[in-house]
Amino acid sequence: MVANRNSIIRLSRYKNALNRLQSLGFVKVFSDNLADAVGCTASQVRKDFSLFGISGNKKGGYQIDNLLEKLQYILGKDKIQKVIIVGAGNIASALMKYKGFEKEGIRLTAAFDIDPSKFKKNNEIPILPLEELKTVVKENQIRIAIIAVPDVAAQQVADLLFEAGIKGILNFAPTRIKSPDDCVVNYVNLEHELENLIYFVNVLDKTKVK
Amino acid sequence: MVANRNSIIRLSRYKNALNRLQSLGFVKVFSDNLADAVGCTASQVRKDFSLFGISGNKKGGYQIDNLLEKLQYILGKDKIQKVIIVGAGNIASALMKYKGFEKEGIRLTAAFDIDPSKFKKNNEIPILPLEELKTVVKENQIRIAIIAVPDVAAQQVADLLFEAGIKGILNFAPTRIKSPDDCVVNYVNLEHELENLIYFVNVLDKTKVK
DNA sequence: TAGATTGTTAATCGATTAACAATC
DNA sequence: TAGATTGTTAATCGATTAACAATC
Repeated sequence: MVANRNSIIRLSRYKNALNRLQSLGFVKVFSDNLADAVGCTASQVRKDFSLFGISGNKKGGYQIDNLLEKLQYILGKDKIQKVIIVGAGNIASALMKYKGFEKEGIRLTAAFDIDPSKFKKNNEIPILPLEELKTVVKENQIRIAIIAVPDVAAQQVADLLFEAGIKGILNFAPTRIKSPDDCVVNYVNLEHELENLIYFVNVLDKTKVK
Repeated sequence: MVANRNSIIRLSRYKNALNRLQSLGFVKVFSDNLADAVGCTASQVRKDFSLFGISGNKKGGYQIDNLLEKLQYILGKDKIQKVIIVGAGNIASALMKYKGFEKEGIRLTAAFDIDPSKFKKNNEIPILPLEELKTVVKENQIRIAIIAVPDVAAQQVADLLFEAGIKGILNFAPTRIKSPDDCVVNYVNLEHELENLIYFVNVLDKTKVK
């Protein structure tokens, strides 16, 4: 087996849980505790760790500080990760106001738009014309971007991003994006998440009478 | 096999693709076209449909209007789905401004907060005191809620929601929520999505030299 | 009819879980 | 030592894909 989306998402969850445990003063942790914390099995936890060559003590579990360090390294916390946003709408504005990214080493560097009325060159996170995207990406060697533009513009924006050297995209637009082989696209579709919820709530509702 | 998260998410994607095709004037579609549109195999498409008893014509593919109707019904589009938000912060404000939900039959009915300075009883989507949550949920028979409160408050809010009769939660807080058996919780964690992207971009980067 | 597409079954693939030897 | 926990292998489970008979 090789690392896949789910296993990496679990690593992020372990990391979060470990941060919490650490701030509560805990020093070591067992696979069982972590499983509880993130909602999987202890087997899963040990399997995930073994996949990344992370080992604990046969009886003493895992040292939290040591484990955290390794997870953080795997997840790229050894350096500041710069990210740009394309589309300065509602989502972008929520993301830019959110204070939590910075303490996880994720820095929103700039946002871009085509609408001049949105430009704010002097903001802490500046909102710049789309024309400047390529320069900013290259100068800062940015590899990650968030697409938060309307549906119809998404592919076009993505192509621009790939051309500028972006390798990973988090796409909020409800459009599948065609991407080069050496690039990754992850999707966030809140409408689909809600539809999913609606479906399962309906099903559970009907199952009730059994 | 029985419907699982992935198959339902795919139904949402088929629906989106069909809407697009319909607005372009297409009348029928083959499993192959849909597979292309959403990025899966034609087998997958036919399998998904057969799971829900949706059938096409042995040679003529699927009638778009007919197919859309069935998918929409499965996804709860036969009635307006009312949703509330708890926590009137950045995410809530982005969601409330977003115009796309309404045309998919998803109505954000109200938001709730504990901070009186946030209350806006006369907004189109009112922001109300948390104390009123239970009443609003019961009066409107709302079953779906979005949690957009800080980490530490999430479980507490969730318990309140379950007590009020909420059956499905979309949770933006980075906390696993303990829920009754007859309730569903879906998670959106943008930080984890970005960490995921960072990991795979790094891996692809290292693989390049092969 | 010939060709193309569905619907479904069987095969494959991959991820999760169980089990247990190693060992602290 | 005895008991508990890891690390890993094998078994299971479930989802995806391939294949193909049915048929329009």
